[in-house]
Amino acid sequence: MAVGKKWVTMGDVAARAGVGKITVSRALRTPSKVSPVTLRKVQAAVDDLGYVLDETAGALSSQRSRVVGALVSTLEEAVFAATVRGLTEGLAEGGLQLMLSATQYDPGTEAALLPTMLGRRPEALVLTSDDHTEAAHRMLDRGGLPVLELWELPKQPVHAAVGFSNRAAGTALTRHMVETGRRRVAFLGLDRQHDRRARLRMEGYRDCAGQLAGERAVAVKARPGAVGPDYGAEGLAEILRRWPDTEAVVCVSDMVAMGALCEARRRGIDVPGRLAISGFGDFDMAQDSALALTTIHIDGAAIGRRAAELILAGDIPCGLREDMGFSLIRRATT
Amino acid sequence: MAVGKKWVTMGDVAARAGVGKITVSRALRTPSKVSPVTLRKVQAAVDDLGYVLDETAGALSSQRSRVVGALVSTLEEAVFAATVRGLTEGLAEGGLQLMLSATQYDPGTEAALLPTMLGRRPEALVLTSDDHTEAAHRMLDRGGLPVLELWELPKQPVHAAVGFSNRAAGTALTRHMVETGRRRVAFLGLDRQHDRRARLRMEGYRDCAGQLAGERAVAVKARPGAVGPDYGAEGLAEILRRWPDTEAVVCVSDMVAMGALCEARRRGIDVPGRLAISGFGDFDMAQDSALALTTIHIDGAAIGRRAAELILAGDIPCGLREDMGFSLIRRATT
DNA sequence: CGCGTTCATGGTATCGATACCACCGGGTAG
DNA sequence: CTACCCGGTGGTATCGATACCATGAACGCG
Repeated sequence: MAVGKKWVTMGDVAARAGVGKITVSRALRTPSKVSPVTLRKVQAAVDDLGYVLDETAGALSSQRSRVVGALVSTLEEAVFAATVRGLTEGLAEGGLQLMLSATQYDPGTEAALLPTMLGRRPEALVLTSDDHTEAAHRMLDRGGLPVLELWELPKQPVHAAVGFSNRAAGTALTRHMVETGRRRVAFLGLDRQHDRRARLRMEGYRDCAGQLAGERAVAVKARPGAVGPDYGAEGLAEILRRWPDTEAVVCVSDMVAMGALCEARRRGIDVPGRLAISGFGDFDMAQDSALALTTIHIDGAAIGRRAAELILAGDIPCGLREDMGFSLIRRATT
Repeated sequence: MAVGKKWVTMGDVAARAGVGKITVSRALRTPSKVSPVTLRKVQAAVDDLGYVLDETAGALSSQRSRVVGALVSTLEEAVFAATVRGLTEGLAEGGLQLMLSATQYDPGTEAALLPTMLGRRPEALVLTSDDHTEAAHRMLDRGGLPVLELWELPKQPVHAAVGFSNRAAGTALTRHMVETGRRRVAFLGLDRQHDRRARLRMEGYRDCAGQLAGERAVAVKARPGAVGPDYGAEGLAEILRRWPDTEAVVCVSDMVAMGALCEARRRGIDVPGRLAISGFGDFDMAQDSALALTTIHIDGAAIGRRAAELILAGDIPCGLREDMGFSLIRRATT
């Protein structure tokens, strides 16, 4: 790639349009403050030269980077992707851009990525985890910038949080089983590191203990190589071995539920007649007619949009915990 | 949020360490050029003050933003997510950060996002589409920065491309069917706007016409609300209605294949005995034992990593088309 | 008619880090 | 003994846009 000519600067545009640099700046940032005639001249010059405003310089002089940093747990799950989309779209309306990185669910990685983010002097920071190292906490406190935690509602947010209660969701599913006449309800989890959300859903299940005929909780150990549905199949097998009379299984995720459902069909068990199954997440396939899974739907995009709104409005109250709720979607498996 | 104290600057650190600003800069950017004693003093001051290098200022003075822009078609498909991960990780090793936006498969949106990206003066640009508006082409040409197109190998890349041939993949799958003794092979597509990749896979199928007993191609019209598997079920129904003696179905994607497979099982058709089915993409569930789908695997992360390598190496030859290939994974459905 | 006010515009200092050059002391080569 | 080099360091100009203040013209009002 040829190093080529340098970028066109605002000075070049100003010279061509026969106005001062500052007028060009105004024409591009706040067109209303420039007379229509001048505006046209400037725009013509901009088009001729193919000028694009240099935000790196703008950030320095205005002390506003127009960037928001986001550290998400992973990009490879649709839920977070939807949140990122909502966030991006919302911020774009306010002229803000998103700098994105993934922590791979690891607080250590999160802490390592923080300085890189802060180096860009973002106007706010968004995190999809509420599990931070001590070093991360120090950096966040010192940064003096708004920090939004998404997807969960920690008791003591670093600053503010937008999300929902995984625990309440676990309770809602379990209660749904009870309300549809099941009392021998099992919980099928998946043992993964750093997955406190899964744990919270199980606690939600436990909260219903009073209405159930004993606790029946199983967690399949995650192993590299195996995928979601396999765990579900395994897990259901174990549950039925330990408690053959189980009437309902609340699964920690849609993937696991799908595996359990396939296994049930393979064994010729009537779903939902003899066994009810529920998932969590409402992924694409859950609504498919071949699966038709009862599950919890989280509007990830809405969470992102709400976060963007708060950031654009500025002045986020400390300690804010905004519950965006969830919806239980009943389909054919319960 | 309190506006609070300003950010600590390099000058503050320098004063505290009793050295010049420039020495602080060197200590952080090129520690090897600073004596061990000084380095320790600087690092102590940095830790005390919680200083984080200001990249917005650094970008301006060094004329290197240390940012790479990426416009991906969507974040809500795992394949691109993997590419983004590979790209991010690869670039991080060279101290570069990724600015990410999604075009939602729309060339118009891509063109609209370009100026925002270019405003950050990225050192390179990565696109996952090879379909650009004329305006976009102009901006890319003028930008004078390396442009990498991923995931497809256009005949005439804007600058350079890293990907694989969707057409060859379509051919490989069709040939696989022929080689395993099937001659009445159908292609099941999905009609979506702007999805030229799907079209290329179908062309790959057509390229095998000589070895097949006539062309049998069906494309289900995409409708909002329905999801992948439903289309597959519908499509298979149509294929079997029009050509009841079909022996194999090459599906445009794993989702569609999964739907077709479920439909086949529902009808009691023996897979792969009487009907073979293949997908494309090797998504999570394809390897699951309940599905065990024959499909094409694309190493999205590798594409991202390779792109990062090229960017870090600099000096990307114009017209480079790097074929990362694909692998046909035979499982239980063929 | 003069004064205050608003609108459109420009000049200059400034943001924070880095490029470039200068400098200094001590070692080696001639 | 001088000349040169080199690792380590600092001063100053600079990157490109914007904040801030100043200016001048047009306008309304008493």
